[in-house]
Amino acid sequence: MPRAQSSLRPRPVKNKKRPPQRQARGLRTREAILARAVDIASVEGLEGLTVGSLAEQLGMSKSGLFAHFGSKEDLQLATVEAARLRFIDKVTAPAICATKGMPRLWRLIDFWLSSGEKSVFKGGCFFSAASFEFDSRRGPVRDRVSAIMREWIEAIARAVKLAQEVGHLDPKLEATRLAFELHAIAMSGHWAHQLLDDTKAYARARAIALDKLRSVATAGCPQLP
Amino acid sequence: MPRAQSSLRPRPVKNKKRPPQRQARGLRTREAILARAVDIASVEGLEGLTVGSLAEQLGMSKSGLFAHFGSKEDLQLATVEAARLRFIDKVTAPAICATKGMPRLWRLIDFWLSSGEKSVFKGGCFFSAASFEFDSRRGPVRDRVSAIMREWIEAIARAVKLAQEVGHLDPKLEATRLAFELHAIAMSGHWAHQLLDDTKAYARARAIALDKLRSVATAGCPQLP
DNA sequence: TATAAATACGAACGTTCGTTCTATTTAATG
DNA sequence: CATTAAATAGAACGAACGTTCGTATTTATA
Repeated sequence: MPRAQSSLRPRPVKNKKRPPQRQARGLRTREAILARAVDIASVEGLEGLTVGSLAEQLGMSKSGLFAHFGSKEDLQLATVEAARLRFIDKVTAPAICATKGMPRLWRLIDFWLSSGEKSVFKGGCFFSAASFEFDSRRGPVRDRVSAIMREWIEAIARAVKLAQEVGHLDPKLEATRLAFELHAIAMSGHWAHQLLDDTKAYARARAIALDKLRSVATAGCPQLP
Repeated sequence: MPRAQSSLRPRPVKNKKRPPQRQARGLRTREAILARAVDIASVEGLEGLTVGSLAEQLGMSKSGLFAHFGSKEDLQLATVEAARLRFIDKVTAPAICATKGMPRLWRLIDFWLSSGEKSVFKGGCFFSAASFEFDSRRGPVRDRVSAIMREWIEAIARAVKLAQEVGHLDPKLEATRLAFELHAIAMSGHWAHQLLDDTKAYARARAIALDKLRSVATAGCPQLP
């Protein structure tokens, strides 16, 4: 017998547990929590991130911490957002400051690699790890990670197109393809550095990316490093 | 006070729990377990792989399954070995059958990409996932994954060198660098296919790898696809 | 200073984790 | 067929998991 769907209850909205409106103090705590969560997740993965160990490292109670999020999945989503902001702050935004064209394009790659050298994330590039952790799962976390990575590679592609428009790059190039190549080389730089302990990984990735860019640069392109 | 190390006990070897010498039946079960374990781990990760769900999927008891391995870490290590054998069986070995030089080199990359298309691992390339899951951890599992990935990229580099020796490739090339590039492009192919659901990911990776190879091929190189 | 809301805590929930026993079933060997 | 060892099952362990609840503490506002 089909269970009758109760229909007259006024807006039984889907939220399991809605945290209260946060004020200044609550937001500060939340930020501190997420800063830790990003670093833990970059090492242990977003699934390896646990409420207990996170609370312990911050010297607060599990329940006190948990009150900031309605569920573990919410914590994961918030952690992904915090990681995204850190990435923008340390990579994307500084690169956008560079002049349009080849300088900006190069800096996107260069600063991404630098973020690995400077340990912007404790356990290596957060999003490379999250990419492969969630690439064969389902649900909102995977969807968000996927969307952010699309956003990232499209940012590179946009920089390529701009470099074409200002005459630094061969206009006949397929922008998304060059973006793919640059992305691949940089991600593999992270991979070789982090997994293989290859001390020359970043230098090699830079050299390859620079060679690639030089090979498609026009005569009017400003000098690369 | 330093704890006296008991010294007269005959070989108190380090094993926590040594499984008995396995016979035919036991080995068959073990293989079945590991085949499942590889697929689960390729989706959920090696840490997400749990004894309980693995036993359930195989219709056997946790304890019966666990008796085949001394610990979860042993299970993870055995799973990594099983994945390595599957990778060799489906990628490396078939590629080695090709004639020395450019054909073999190309097939290493081509078959690696094919393994993604054919879902050799249920959740996308096992080792790309394991790489980023363990790249900032410590312990035997990370060491093994790292060693296998070194082995893999060195196999590509060896194919490059051989292609140089037989005159298919410019002998002035730095072999490890070209290997790094090819590896990067292919791994990113897996990434774009699996995370971004980019249906053209493998085609693009192949096109880029082929262009790269053509650009460094000699006149005497046999025709590429 | 009283009041209400936001924030944090402590204790406990049921579940699942890896792991360890002991007992039973299965297969090989004499 | 009896014996023995290998193979699996069953029950249980303490620890940690995500989560809930009632209560205390803090902070802002009246």
